[in-house]
Amino acid sequence: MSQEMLRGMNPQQAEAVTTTEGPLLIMAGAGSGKTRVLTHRVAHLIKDKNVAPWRILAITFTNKAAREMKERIADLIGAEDADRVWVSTFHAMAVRILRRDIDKLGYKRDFTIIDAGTQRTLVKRILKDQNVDIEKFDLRSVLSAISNAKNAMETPVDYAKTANDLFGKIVAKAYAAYQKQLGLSQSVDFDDLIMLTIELLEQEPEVLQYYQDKFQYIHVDEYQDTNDAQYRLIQLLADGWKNLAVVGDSDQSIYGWRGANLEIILNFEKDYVGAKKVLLEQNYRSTQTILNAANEVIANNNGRITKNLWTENGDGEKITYHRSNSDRDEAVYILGEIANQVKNEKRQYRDFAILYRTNAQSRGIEEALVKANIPYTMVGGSKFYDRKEIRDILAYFSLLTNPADDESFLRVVNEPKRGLGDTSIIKLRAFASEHNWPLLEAAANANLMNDLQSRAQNKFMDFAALMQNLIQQEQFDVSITDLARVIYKETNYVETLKASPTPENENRLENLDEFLTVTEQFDKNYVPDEESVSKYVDFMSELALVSDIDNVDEDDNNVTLMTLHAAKGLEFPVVFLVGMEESIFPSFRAIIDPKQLDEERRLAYVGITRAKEKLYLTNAYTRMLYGKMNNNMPSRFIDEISPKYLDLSTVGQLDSYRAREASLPFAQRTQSVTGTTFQGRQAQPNQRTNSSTSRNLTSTRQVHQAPNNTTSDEQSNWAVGDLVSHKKWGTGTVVKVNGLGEDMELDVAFASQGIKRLLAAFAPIKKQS
DNA sequence: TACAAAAGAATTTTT
DNA sequence: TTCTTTTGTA
Repeated sequence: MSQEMLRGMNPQQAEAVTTTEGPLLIMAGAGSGKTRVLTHRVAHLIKDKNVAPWRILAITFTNKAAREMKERIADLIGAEDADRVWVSTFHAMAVRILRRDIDKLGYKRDFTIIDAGTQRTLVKRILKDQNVDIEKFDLRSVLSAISNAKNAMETPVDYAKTANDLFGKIVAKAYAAYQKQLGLSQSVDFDDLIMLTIELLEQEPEVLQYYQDKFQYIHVDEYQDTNDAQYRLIQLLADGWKNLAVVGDSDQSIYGWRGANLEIILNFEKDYVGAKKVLLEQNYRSTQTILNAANEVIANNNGRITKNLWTENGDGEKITYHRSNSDRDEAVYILGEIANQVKNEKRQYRDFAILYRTNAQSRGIEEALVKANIPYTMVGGSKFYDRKEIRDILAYFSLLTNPADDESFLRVVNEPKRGLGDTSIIKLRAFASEHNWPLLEAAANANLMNDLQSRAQNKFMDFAALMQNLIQQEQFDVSITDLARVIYKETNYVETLKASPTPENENRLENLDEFLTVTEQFDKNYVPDEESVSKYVDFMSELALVSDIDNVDEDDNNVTLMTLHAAKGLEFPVVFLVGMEESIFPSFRAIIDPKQLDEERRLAYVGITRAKEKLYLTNAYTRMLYGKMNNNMPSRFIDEISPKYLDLSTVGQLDSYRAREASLPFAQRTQSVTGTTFQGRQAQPNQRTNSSTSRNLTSTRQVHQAPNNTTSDEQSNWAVGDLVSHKKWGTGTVVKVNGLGEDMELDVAFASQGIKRLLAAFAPIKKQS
């Protein structure tokens, strides 16, 4: 045994690395070095145990994690061996398995993977076709019902058997039609990737045999976030050698809404008799203060396995809690701290992460960062591959590799405009289903349609000919980049954009250029693996499975903005958890459901434990969200941390902080608020105690409801007909008064602006007599 | 059929 | 608020 693999490891880590045979459960607390354990374990198998690299499988949660793990294995044993280890996500692994053998299930090997957006459009169309009232049956609940069915490995037929109520029956019908359409267009969705792989392994003994034999050692990271289907898949694969090592932390399970089943990790020892369990409790990442806070918060969860994270790092700084007047001020506070630490404490921008519960929260922070000239990278939000022009081009690609792909056909047949509107397309769809043809084939035979004008027939046939022409390009094995260029040109896509050079179109053209760098990258690095069907198909699969987090470049010296979910597995010297407010975090949806609330708390645990040296918790009295003002109480998760770990000095400074805003009419109100800040809260244990059950959570606004008499009469008593003088817009007339108190909104008719809706408390207005 | 205007919806997290 | 979808008109 080479000691090299164990250098610097604690006894538990070493045990996890060297326990190679049989089932192994590694319960790894946050920051306990689990990636290190996994990579060293793989290296140990190859170097010390002479296991062939291709006999090792390692499943990660994201592509980025897979890439990093591969790199780290390569650092240990060299790239040549590391490249032969299967390190991938569940979905990427499923694609590889299916590309090889999916024809046994009646699909073609060059099947298309559809994204969530396409899935949505398709189900929506199906519901419409079936005359289902989308008002009554929310599209999203239908989608998630279908997804749940797939995760439970229920076919449409299975599902129909158990569906009793109206909603169930509607889903059953939609699910059946959806699967049928997917089959016709040779497409699979994300859930299918897993479900079909299971089906393949269960139905085809020799395929199962092949993989069971091949994968002698299996590793699954983030095991707490596996769902039932993934569990089954692993079970099938591991049944051969039974050398299954899973790593996870039940306190970091945050994907329950996506079907992740916490029971799976909790039951591991029952499922795999004789399993060995290793606990990694020493944390190498954070200060003791941060860990204490994390431990305190998570201790409020029900039915968890208690564990005790500890560290040899010192106590470090206290956690700063800061409550601002508004979300805007919150952002200003954050960037002030960042600017200050960069200037005075030799921090770099890349040391900071700002984590929020929902993507919608990012906007205000982003704007503030731009104004302060602080460089940042935002993960998630609007994605490059979600842009219309990119998806259009990808739909062309998809239609080329899979001419049966009706979804893509519908997307691009009239994009750019070819004079093929709804009416013609409805007729074509009827014609296609009559002959059981894909739409492209129907279009090629449009001359046989007798209910369509010959003008439209010709247009369809022209389009089919164009696609035929492009498909031939593929046969010349041109590069992806060249094919993209041909598509840009031959479809007139670029030309059409250039013809009307609006700023929007210019931006689209830039994005299309940007897309070419993606294709160039792919062309440069492409190496087919043994399951490859064609490089075009591989290109499409790769794009279907990438996510935003995969493209984060740590070398940039930028502040990172992302959701808490996206932050899983990452660490930063300084972390801001922002929007720590009831009904934001925890989310209003979770507040009423104990199970969901536990998951929110795990999310808080994940967030807190991302911080290495310094943690900030921030929130705001008023927050603009989706165009509405909100007043939320501080998050209960803040209450769950002992004050002794918190630095509340800036809460105390709030008054002086606010003094700067004294010019606002709002300022008078803030004085009455001071009594109910953090300190005020502690003085009233009845109102906010540490028992998370007995709290009145609905009264989020009583905390600082401004007594009307503290605001001047002028600002609280508005009536229709009042004359208003506005700083910028001059004189206007109140035409409507909405709401009360600080939320009062006025519709004011200005001669110069027309009718504007203003917040009485905020707008720079005065009553004119 | 295509575009502009107006109305409406949706706001949790993503492989 | 912002994005998407529907509606109405040329």
